[in-house]
Amino acid sequence: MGRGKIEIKRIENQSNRQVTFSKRKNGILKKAKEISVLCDAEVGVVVFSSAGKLYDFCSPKTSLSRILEKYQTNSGKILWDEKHKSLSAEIDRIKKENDNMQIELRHLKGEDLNSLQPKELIMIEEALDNGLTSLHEKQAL
Amino acid sequence: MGRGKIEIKRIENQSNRQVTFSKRKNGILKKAKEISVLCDAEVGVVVFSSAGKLYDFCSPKTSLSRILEKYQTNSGKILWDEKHKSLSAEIDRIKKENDNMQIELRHLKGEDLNSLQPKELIMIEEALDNGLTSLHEKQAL
DNA sequence: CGGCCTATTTATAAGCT
DNA sequence: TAGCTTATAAATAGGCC
Repeated sequence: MGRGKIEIKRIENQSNRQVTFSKRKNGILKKAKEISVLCDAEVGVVVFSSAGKLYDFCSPKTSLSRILEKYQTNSGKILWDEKHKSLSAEIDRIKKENDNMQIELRHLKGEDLNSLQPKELIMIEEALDNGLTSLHEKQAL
Repeated sequence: MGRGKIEIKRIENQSNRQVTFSKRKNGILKKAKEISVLCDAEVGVVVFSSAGKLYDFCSPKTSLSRILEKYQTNSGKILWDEKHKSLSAEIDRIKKENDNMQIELRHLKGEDLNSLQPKELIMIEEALDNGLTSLHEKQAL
């Protein structure tokens, strides 16, 4: 769309590349705005120049955040950042800890003992005896 | 860019709107690809049709995830705030559950009994007795 | 840089199948 | 509904300031 036709491959001349980026970046943001208005579509665009400068567009009445949330639900792809991963990992870790305690509690309450080995039963018995002993000492005071 | 000029406002005819969406969506994705190649730019585009169908583009050699990470760093805007909050809330909830179980376990093991009321001590004693009873029944089999 | 200009290339609106 | 066509509107390459 210009004085000459260009091939779609990296523009080697740094200056031309910058100029073309600037023009086309504006073009894309404009197109994004147009389709969102014309077609009632939700659009999110994020562009970084090769120099690392950021430009973005998001359709009115929503937010990039909401669009991306929808993207994840819809595509099944996960966009989480590192923080999310670490939070998710922590949840997994705590839940596991939780499960283990749950099991230990049940055992101490005499539940779910069927799958245990005699040795394990003895350890539980000792724990219960110790508990009772400590308790009685406390009650004696 | 067509047989007639159109105003940039919502296309009321549902059928025309769908057709225009389809054409322009392709146009934007093409433009996004072109600028990423021509100008060595990182581009991410997410589009939802008004019917909720998803289309997206991401420049080669990166990922939406990485682009968004960069977006957050660069813009200072937090995209995942809501998600973070809900994950953090879940962690808090589980941790509290965790703490309660921790305390119950300690009590059953005869620890940290100082602050308890006689009534509570009796409940623990009953729990321990019940546990032992169940255990002995199991061991007797 | 960021605009302006304008010859050309592209995108696309409307129509047709 | 999805393509294909074509007249026309828009985008933009290359210049210039």
